[in-house]
Amino acid sequence: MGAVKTKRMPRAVREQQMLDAAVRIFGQRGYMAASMDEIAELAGVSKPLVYLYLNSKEDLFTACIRREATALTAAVRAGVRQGLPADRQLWDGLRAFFAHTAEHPDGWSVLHLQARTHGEPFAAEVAAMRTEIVAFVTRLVAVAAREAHRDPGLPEHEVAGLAEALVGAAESLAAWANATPGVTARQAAATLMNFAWSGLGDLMRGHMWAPPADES
Amino acid sequence: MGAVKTKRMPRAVREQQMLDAAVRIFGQRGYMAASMDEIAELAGVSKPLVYLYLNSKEDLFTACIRREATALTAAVRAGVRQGLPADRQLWDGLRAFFAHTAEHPDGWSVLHLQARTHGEPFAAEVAAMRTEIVAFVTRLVAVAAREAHRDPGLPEHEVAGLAEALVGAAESLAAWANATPGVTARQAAATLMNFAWSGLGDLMRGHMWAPPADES
Amino acid sequence: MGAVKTKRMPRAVREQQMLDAAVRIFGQRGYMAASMDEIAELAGVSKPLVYLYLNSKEDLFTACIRREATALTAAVRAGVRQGLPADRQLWDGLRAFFAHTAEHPDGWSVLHLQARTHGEPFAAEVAAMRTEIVAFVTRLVAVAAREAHRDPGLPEHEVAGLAEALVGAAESLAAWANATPGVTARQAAATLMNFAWSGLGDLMRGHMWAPPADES
Amino acid sequence: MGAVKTKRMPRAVREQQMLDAAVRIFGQRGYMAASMDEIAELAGVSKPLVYLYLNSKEDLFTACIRREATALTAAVRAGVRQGLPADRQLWDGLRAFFAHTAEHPDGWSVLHLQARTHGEPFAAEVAAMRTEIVAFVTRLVAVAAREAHRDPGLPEHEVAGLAEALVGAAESLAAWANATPGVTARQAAATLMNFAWSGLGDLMRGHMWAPPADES
DNA sequence: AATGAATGAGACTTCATTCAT
DNA sequence: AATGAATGAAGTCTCATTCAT
Repeated sequence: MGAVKTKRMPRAVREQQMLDAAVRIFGQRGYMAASMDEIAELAGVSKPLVYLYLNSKEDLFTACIRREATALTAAVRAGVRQGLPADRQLWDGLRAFFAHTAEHPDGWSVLHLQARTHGEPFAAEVAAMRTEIVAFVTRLVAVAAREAHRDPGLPEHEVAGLAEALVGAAESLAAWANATPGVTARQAAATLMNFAWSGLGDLMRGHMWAPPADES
Repeated sequence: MGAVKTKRMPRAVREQQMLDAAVRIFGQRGYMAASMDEIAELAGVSKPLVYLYLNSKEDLFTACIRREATALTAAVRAGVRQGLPADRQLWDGLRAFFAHTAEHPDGWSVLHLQARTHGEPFAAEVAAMRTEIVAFVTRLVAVAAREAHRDPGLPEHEVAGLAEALVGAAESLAAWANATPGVTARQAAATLMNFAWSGLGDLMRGHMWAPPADES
Repeated sequence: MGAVKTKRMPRAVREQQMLDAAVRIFGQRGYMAASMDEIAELAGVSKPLVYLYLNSKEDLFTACIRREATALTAAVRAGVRQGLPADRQLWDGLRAFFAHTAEHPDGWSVLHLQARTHGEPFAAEVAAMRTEIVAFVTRLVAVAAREAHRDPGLPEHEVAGLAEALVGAAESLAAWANATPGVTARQAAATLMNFAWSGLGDLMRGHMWAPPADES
Repeated sequence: MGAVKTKRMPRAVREQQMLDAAVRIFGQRGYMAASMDEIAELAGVSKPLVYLYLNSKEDLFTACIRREATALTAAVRAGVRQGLPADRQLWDGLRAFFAHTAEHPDGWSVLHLQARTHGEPFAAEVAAMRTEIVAFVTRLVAVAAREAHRDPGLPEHEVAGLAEALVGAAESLAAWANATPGVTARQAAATLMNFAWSGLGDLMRGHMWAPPADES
């Protein structure tokens, strides 16, 4: 079963097949446990061809990260339409995010788990994607604050912190939804939206929770 | 020269030294990249002794997970006093959680990253700990609901998702606080508490955010 | 961009380009370390073409040896004019030899180092050249002997040994002159000539150095 | 045939067995063509043990060079007694040199051919040995000049050049003697001694050969 | 005349694990 | 209680070589 062993394909096509296989293996086994043998076999080619096209295990992994990161940010961007109210934009973005991670669980595993588990060549690659998504959320939170006519209700770094928290929560939830049978991506998105939007709304209305004074 | 070679220690002590070393190496390198050689050297013993006491790499890793999970749940339990108001209990629990993980980063890495990145023998081990923490949060939510004279009304898996989101948000915030000058870890924790508590409170008061009706 | 890709050249020309590239790579990297990939790239052609024209790595190396050996003996022959006194012929021959090897260091490396370092297919190829050079020196010695009105009296293998010693001495001197400021290559050649000619002359006049009698 | 598979030997012994095998394989096949598999098999151990003790192919090769170089210089030093006339010292040194290289042809191949054929980590290792031998010969030539009461007959750099030439000649002759059946080490030594001593004697008596004036 | 696509075989190296003391 | 000596298995990567156009 699997890929029919079609021969003599143009390079670009073969490269994509290899990346498909690599994402799957890396996502399931992890970077170290993945073997180039297995990847090559799943791609339906011989190992030397993988090396010819993608240089090394490290480069192959980097290429996977880059491709998956690009695809994910593109999916989120495509899911959102500017001009709509902030909560609607957030909801659309979250849905796109969770839908994409649910459809590409191995890709998300590569980005969220595997790339972070290993050293510097890879972490930086993911950081770029994350920065972009955080910036998107930050903008949304700011818009929401403006819509609530509460400038300058939230100091700038508070907004940034909330965006970070939101993205982190989404990332974790996506992995959890993928790993937990019976939880659909949409449910996870709704839970988060609910949670986040209520919290944000409260904050913007000035209902801050104050830490107790008596601490060691 | 180098580590003083204290010999003939009782077995229990030696085992702890080995686990210390193993947690450190596993936490930093990951399960696959960690080598028994390095662990034995860091523990100051020969490799056969590690095998004599801990059987295999897999068993050693399992022992690490178990020890670190126990330590973490104990720390959280110790940080919370029952009888206080729910928000205070949550705040105390969060503080204990983050204090412990900050003090034992390798242990936390083992639990949160490494154990999840690899197959079934290990994931089950972490599940136990996760269950306990979720139970703690669930209880808090129940307490809060009682305080608000309301039926908690949150299904079990919703609570699990919230716990997951909370941890993800916290990790994100911790990393962000670490990388952003002018933001202390405690401020970040307060932001998180704020965010979470408001959201939870709203949810329990029945203020649910409603997804828009027009969807594909 | 890069090397101009002149296509459709007549076979003879292409072959020379390939041999040029091969001699350079073989001379610098050695037979085993040289890769057909690198040779093809330096020659500006694709690998299959190299195989089409030169069959195999072994055949390619043999062709290199043959070409370089022929060139070297031709250069020496061209540098010497018969009829001149023997010492003048030797001096001219040495100069031609060193001029050629200095101008074609990779070729000389192929002949002198690489070909000897590997087994039988190649050593035989060099032997032919060596035979010719030894014959040249032998003839010179004979001429010198005639000039001195003496029977040369040097057995064949003695001459071969002297030739070997001469080449070794010359190589050593060349490297030394190269590394020592204030010593030109020509001075080194003169020193060698001096050394060699005196020794040869003495030998032919029958002034043999006698090993001491008391030996174990 | 060969090494009986004796097990559990002390490390120092095993290391020597490995070096023995490595020198033989490296000397016969060359650095690149030698395979660690073959070396391990000839040494009668498994490959991992070779790596455990000697780290890498490169380190193993370096260790070979170092051991053989030390052995060779020691043999030459042991063959010479100071206080004897210079020609006697030279003769003894040459005999020791040729005897050693004849008894250890693979070692000599490693030093003379293989180490020079490959890049910088190794060439430096041989250079040290060579420097020591050249210094020894330089001293001898100077002593000979003094004995001939011809100070300052030979300028300093001329002495150095002659020593270089002598050593180079000896090196080449040794390899040639090893590779040529029917030529004993002692014959080679005598030929070189004859050649060199006569030349040196002539030079020191002022009989210099003058290059012809008419050159391009 | 020339090449892009592809691979079988084998190299170096590392690792978890055991044996004998 | 503890270790020096040793290895089978597997991993990444390279290379000479061929096929189909």
